[in-house]
Amino acid sequence: MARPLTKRDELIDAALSLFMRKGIKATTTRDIALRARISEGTIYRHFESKEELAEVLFEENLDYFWRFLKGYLKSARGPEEMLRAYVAGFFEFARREQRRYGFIIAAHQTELKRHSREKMKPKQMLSKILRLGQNQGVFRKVDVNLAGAMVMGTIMQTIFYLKNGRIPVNYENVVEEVAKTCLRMVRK
Amino acid sequence: MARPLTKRDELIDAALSLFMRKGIKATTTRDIALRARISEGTIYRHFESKEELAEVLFEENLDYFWRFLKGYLKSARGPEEMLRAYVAGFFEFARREQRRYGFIIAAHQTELKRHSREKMKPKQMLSKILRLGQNQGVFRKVDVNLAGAMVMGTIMQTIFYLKNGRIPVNYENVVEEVAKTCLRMVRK
DNA sequence: CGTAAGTGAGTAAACACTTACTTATTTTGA
DNA sequence: TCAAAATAAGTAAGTGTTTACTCACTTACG
Repeated sequence: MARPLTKRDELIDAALSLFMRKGIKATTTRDIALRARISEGTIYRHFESKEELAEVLFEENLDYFWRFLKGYLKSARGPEEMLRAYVAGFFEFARREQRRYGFIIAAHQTELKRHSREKMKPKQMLSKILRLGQNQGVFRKVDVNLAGAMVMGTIMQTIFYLKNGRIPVNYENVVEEVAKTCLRMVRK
Repeated sequence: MARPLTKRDELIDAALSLFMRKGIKATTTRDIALRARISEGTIYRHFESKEELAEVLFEENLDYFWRFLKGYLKSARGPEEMLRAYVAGFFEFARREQRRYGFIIAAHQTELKRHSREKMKPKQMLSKILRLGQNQGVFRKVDVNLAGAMVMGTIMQTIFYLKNGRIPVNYENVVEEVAKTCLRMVRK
C-alpha cells in the first residue's frame, strides 16, 4: 500500500501518539496541530470535535486489535489452545502495536463515555473461549464474567508492569508464564 | 473522633469525591469550591496548587489503605492465609471506602506523576507474602514481581467489573472465588 | 492585638472551536 | 476536450469561555 501521507493521516498519527502518552483530556488541539504540522482548523475539516476524533480513533483501533486477535486464534484447536493463543496474541499486539494498544487502554480506562459496551469484542471473545471450555468439561464452572475479569486483569496488569520495566524477566518467558497461569486459573 | 468539620475538612472531602468521579485533570478548582461551599481562594490557604492537593490526598489515602490492609493481615498465619487475607482486605476496602479506593486507583493509573514508586506499600506487601510462600516451599518459584502483577491484576480488574455491574454474582462469593483463584495461581 | 482562615472579584493564559479567506482537486456540460 | 463552476482541503488569525491561581481585604479567635 504505502499511501502517500496526507495531512489527514498525519493528523490521525499525531493524535494517536499524543492521546496515548498524555490521555485525551490532557491533549490539546494545539498539541495535535503542532505535531502533525497542520493548522488547528484542519482538524475540524475532518472531525467535528476533538471528542469525535478520539471516538473514531478508538473504534478503528479496537477493530484493528480485534482482527489481529482473530488471526492469532485461527489455528487454535480446543479451549486450552485458544486461551494460550489469546494470551499470546494480547502480548504480541501490545508489543508490536504499542501506540494502538496504549491508546485503547488509555481511552478505555476513564476517558471516553460513548464507547458502546456491546462492541468490546476482545472481551466477548474471551467469554466465548471460557464458556466453550466449561461446556467441554475442561474448565471448571465459574461465572464466565468473573473468570473473564480475572484472566483479563492478569494479562493487562502484567503488560502494564512489563512496560514500566518492573518485571526483570524476558518477554518470551513472561508470555509463557502468564499463559500457564491463566490456564491454572480456569482449569478443573 | 468526630472532629467538627472545618472548612479544610470539607475541602478535602469535596476534592476526594470529585477527583474520584471525574479524575484530577477534569476536576476544576471551581468545582471543588462549590461542592465544599468555600471560596476558591481558600483552597490556596491550605495547598500550594491543585496538583499539590491531589498529591497530599494520594499520599494520605494510600497510607490509610496501607494501615487498613495491615490490620486485615494481622491475624493471618502462614503465606496462604496471608494471601487470602490480602485479597479479602482489598475487596473490603474497595467496598467500605469507595471514595478512597476509587481515588487511589484513578490517581495511580495515569494522573499523578510524582507519586514515588518506593512508597507503594500494598504492592510491596504482596511481594513479601509471595516471597515468604516461595521460601517455605508452599508457592511455586516465579519472579515475585511477575506473580505480584498477575495477582494484583486479578484483584483489581474484578473489583472494576464488580463496580460496573458486569459480574452477576454476589459479593461474598466473588471474594471467595478470587481468593481461591489467586492461590491456584501461585501454589505449587 | 496579631495571625491564621476565609472571601470574592480579578487576571493572564490556555482552551476548543470558528471564521474569512486561499489553494487544490473534481465535476460538469457546451 | 477543456475551461468554468463546484467542492474539498488547508490556513492564520481570531472568538468567547474556562482555567488555575492571585490579591486586597474582612472576619474569627487564642
